[in-house]
Amino acid sequence: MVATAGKELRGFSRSLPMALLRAREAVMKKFIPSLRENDLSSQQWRVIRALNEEQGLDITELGDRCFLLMPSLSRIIRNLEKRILVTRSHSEADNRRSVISLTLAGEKLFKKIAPASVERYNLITEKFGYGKLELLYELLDELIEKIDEDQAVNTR
Amino acid sequence: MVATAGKELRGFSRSLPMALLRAREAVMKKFIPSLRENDLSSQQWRVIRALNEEQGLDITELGDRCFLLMPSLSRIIRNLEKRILVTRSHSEADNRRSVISLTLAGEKLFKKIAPASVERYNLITEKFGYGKLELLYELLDELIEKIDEDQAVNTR
DNA sequence: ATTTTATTATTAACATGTTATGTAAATTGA
DNA sequence: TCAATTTACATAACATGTTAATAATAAAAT
Repeated sequence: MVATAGKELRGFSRSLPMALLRAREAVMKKFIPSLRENDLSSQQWRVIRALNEEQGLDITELGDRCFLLMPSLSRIIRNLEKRILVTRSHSEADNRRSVISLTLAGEKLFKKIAPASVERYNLITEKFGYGKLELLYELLDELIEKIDEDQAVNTR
Repeated sequence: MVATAGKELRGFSRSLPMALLRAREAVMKKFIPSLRENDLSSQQWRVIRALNEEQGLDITELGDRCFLLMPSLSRIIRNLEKRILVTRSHSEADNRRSVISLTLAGEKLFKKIAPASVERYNLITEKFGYGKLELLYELLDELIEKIDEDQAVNTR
């Protein structure tokens, strides 16, 4: 039987936002335990990963890359700073900017956790299938693209 | 060029959890404004939708259907109760259970908001394509299924 | 019948999501 | 130059996410 597309709200536990939320939660369930063992939230881990890819990012850039809003990021960095996993310095060129970097302890923690994350990701890829996973990425990207271009039209 | 599957962590702003998060946020951006106009969070709206589909659910069942944890749900219901959008009564058969229903005001609010949600969902379906959307649902379901069956194995 | 265990729900405590507001520094424009 | 605007960041306030602890009731076990 075909879903009730275009007529009424989908049986709501199968709505698009819910389907995306469930999928995300299912995936995260695989990654979170190894983070919790190291007292990291998934958001804190995102920040550490971003800084591992490139040191010395300002908070706005970090927010873009980690998909975090600035108020959250502000608190997260304060927390990581307290635990001496990151350091904050001030931009010479622009005194508004904070520049964030991993400390040695932060880099060490990244290296400790990363292998387990890679392993779990590979396990998902294997179970689900590489081709399907790539297809899923493409569909998600296209969905975002289509919605955002629509957004642009409605925002004029 | 092919992604770095099976070697290291994906360029992390393109990781699977991030892709799912971004997609969900993109979708929600279309629905949230009409909810905010009526002072509802997306979670509160989920509860109202679930109760519109079936009245008199207990909190555990509501949590399953809305994909909310009980502590969140506890607060959400307290809030909606205060605004007289839902009512709580007690199960005769089991004194531990609260039974939640929409009030008339709650039903009225649902009827007020639902059309706009349907419209926005149809717009997304149209933009993205019905076939692709169905394919996306299937992939997400299958992803969850594969991950959860793996979870079962690891939990033994 | 009484102890034990499981279930339902709440509360506490802390991190994050989200909107609004504030502040300082940079940029733009007249 | 200097007033107006924009940008980068922080804080406030409240809702939610998440784990742990607690209380009350129900069900199971002995």
